[in-house]
Amino acid sequence: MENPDTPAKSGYHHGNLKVALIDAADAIIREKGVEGFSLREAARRAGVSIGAPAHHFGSATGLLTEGALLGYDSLGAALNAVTTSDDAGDDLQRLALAYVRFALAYPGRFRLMFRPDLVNRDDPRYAEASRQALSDFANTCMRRDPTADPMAQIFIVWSSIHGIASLALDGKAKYLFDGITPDDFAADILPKLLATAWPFGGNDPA
Amino acid sequence: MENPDTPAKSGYHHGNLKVALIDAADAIIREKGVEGFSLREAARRAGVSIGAPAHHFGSATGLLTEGALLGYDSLGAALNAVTTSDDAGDDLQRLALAYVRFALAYPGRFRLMFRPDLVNRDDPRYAEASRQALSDFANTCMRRDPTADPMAQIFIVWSSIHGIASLALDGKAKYLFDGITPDDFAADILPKLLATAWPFGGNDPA
DNA sequence: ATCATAATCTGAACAACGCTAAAATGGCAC
DNA sequence: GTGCCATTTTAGCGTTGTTCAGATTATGAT
Repeated sequence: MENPDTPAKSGYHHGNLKVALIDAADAIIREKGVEGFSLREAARRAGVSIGAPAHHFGSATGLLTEGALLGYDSLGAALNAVTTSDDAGDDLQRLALAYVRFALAYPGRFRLMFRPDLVNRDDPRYAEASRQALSDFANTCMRRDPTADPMAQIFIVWSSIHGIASLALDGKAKYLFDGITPDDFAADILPKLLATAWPFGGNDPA
Repeated sequence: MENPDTPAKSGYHHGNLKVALIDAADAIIREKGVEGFSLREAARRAGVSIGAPAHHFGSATGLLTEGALLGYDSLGAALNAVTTSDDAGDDLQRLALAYVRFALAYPGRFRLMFRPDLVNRDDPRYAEASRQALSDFANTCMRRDPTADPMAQIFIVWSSIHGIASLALDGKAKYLFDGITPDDFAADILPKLLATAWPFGGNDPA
């Protein structure tokens, strides 16, 4: 997960501070969650003074925005990795599974991606990264039901998946399926849920 | 929204500080969002010193937990207020509309309710408040399809609604239905969406 | 009524945070 | 070599949550 092309911090100038800070931020968020992040600790981990990040990112939001972009990239990659078939309903089911599993595997990244107060959404790369991450997803939706209004369909299906991921991540599943762990949920409950109760898995939407 | 039984702060002892602080917290969150909240400002607004809240709530989390409970109460009230019929699908649709509109009308409260880092979820009142708020909702789900696995059905439907609310609140709808405002979304787009594309609105789930 | 005890609130302290601006440093083009 | 300029440091400001000793008031027993 770390960036390999690090020309070693030699003396005063770090040489690769920008990516080093992004890596540090990602690591902190992975270890301690979004709330555990601080700009000062990122600087500390990169072996640099507390004022250094400001030059590259302006503010904490600037650095976290990079983290969110990284999150969208990895989500997009996770969705790209699902095997496709000629049954769009099955594909959608697998995409949903991958989406939720991503959220449970990288809770910090996932939460960061949807925290408007922590990321700069005016950054044009943000809209692009978001669009790109969900492209497979949007395509499969339209492949499943070409007659439906595309935006409405995508929004509804995405909402459903995103809701499952959010509630599962917040441990709400634990209340309903009592005492279940996130791992069990992702491995056992969720696939069954998507196969039976989820209304977007079948081939024919009508 | 304010608690009426305030016996006026006379001198050293406030007399009703606990509810005054909860009111202040709720007001701050309404005005500036969850991120704009600070324990010190709540104390300031209640006209009390910065150390006072600790006695009643222990920590900032303690006070915010009260805010979240208040949020669940008001969400439950909003859901209780929807008119019911003998068509469970229609009822579910109205409940969904109310849920999303609540999120858009009280974004601060809604966000707080689902911020595990800010509320103490070990508080037994939390689980109870959550259960109570969604009871109408769970009942209508089971009325709509008594044959389905209750927990699975409730989780899936709740997820869908919660996902819509979350994405709408985060402004994601703006990307898909471009340039739409939250008010327009709640008033125009959302009802149509629920009536047409939403799979849980119809009477017969099969 | 008096008084001890418990509840409540103050005020100062501490460590950590984000942000800013002036200074220091060193790589790089010329 | 010599400036220029990006980069990094350092110091400082204002803010935050938490803790704690002490001040103040309410309460309840005698």
